[in-house]
Amino acid sequence: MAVRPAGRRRTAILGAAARLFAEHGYRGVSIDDLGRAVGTTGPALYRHFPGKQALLGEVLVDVSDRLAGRGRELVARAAGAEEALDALLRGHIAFALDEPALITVHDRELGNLTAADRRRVRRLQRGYVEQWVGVLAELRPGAPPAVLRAAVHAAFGLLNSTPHSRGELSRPQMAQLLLDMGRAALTVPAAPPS
Amino acid sequence: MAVRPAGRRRTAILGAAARLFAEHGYRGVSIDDLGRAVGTTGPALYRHFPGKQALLGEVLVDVSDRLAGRGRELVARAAGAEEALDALLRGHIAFALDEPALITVHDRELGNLTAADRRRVRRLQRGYVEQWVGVLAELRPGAPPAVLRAAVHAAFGLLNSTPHSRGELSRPQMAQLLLDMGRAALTVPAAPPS
DNA sequence: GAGGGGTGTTAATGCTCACTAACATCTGCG
DNA sequence: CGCAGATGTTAGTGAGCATTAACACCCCTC
Repeated sequence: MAVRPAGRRRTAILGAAARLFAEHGYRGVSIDDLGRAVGTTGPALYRHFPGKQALLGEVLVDVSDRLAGRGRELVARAAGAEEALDALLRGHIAFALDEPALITVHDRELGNLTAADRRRVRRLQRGYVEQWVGVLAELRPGAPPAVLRAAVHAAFGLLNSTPHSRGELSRPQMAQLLLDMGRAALTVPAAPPS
Repeated sequence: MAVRPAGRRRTAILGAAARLFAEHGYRGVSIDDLGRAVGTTGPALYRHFPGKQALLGEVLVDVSDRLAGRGRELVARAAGAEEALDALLRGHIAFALDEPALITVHDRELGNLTAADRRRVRRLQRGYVEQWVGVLAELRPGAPPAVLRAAVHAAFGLLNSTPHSRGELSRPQMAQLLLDMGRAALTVPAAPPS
């Protein structure tokens, strides 16, 4: 095949894995499927990865790492809490729209990881959530942290729903809609009595 | 076993299937797992259902049917659009909190259905979404239907995130939080220029 | 031009799993 | 009683699949 740049095949495999895992689920994708998707046979994968589970692990650790890193960066760069929340929302929305497969795998396949990988991913996710919670705590000083954490998780559910409901909207329309909805949901005033 | 009421075992199997499919995914649950969960061996299931896929089909059609039916009923009973939206939100939230397994399976396992079952479930889901869209159209007369549909799907993502992020909140706290966030997200005014 | 690392192929191997067969048990009914 | 239907059980059976073995090729370097 004579592909020069080291790791081209590797990254192709990771991309195919993310796409196929998102579409059919980890257990619904075979090694042969993965090989076929990158133009080889199944067992060729073992030249690049120790096994199927390691593949999933790499995908999940990578996306968690990117999200957490980006989150930290955006918050650090922002002038105030309001601006930081906006940046987090825009960043997450862009990610969800650009990489729907990664977002899907990220919140469905945690259970198929090695215990060690699961720990790593969980730690990264927790860090990312805490970025959001920290920003929200400034905007809603009265709210208890447990409420803010739950609110952030719910907002992720909203933002991550994109891959399952693309619909007829253009990308900018969808981005704007999610931004408005996410901001409204997260900055809703403290619960009035029902 | 001498269980009197016809269908006790049947409903027990369906309950176990929903729970196990939610936890491990359709493909991560074996017939033996299902049998064990209801106190029999695996093959005993075939006395009650033609196969594993039929089991999933029954679970998904049933939950879709209940949601759609409940939605129609709530909207019909409500006095106005505002009240109808509130009823839909409360109904959906109660369902998500009472039956997290059903909600989880409902939006993850569509791909493992028979083509016929998938059609039925899709039709029911569409009907449910249209209830929401109809109500929203009254509250936001200017908005195009495609936007409202996308907004409803996004709101479902928010409400259905419950099972994955129960956290430390009590049930009433979580219900109130989701109600506030959902209402805020759905009634946000038309997008201002960013 | 010989050797070696990197990458690929086809053919096992051994396990899991959905589903079926053959046989048991119980319960109610004539 | 005696039988029938409903419901279980244990042993196949055959397919799919992750992983490994054994072997081939290419390219780079000495």
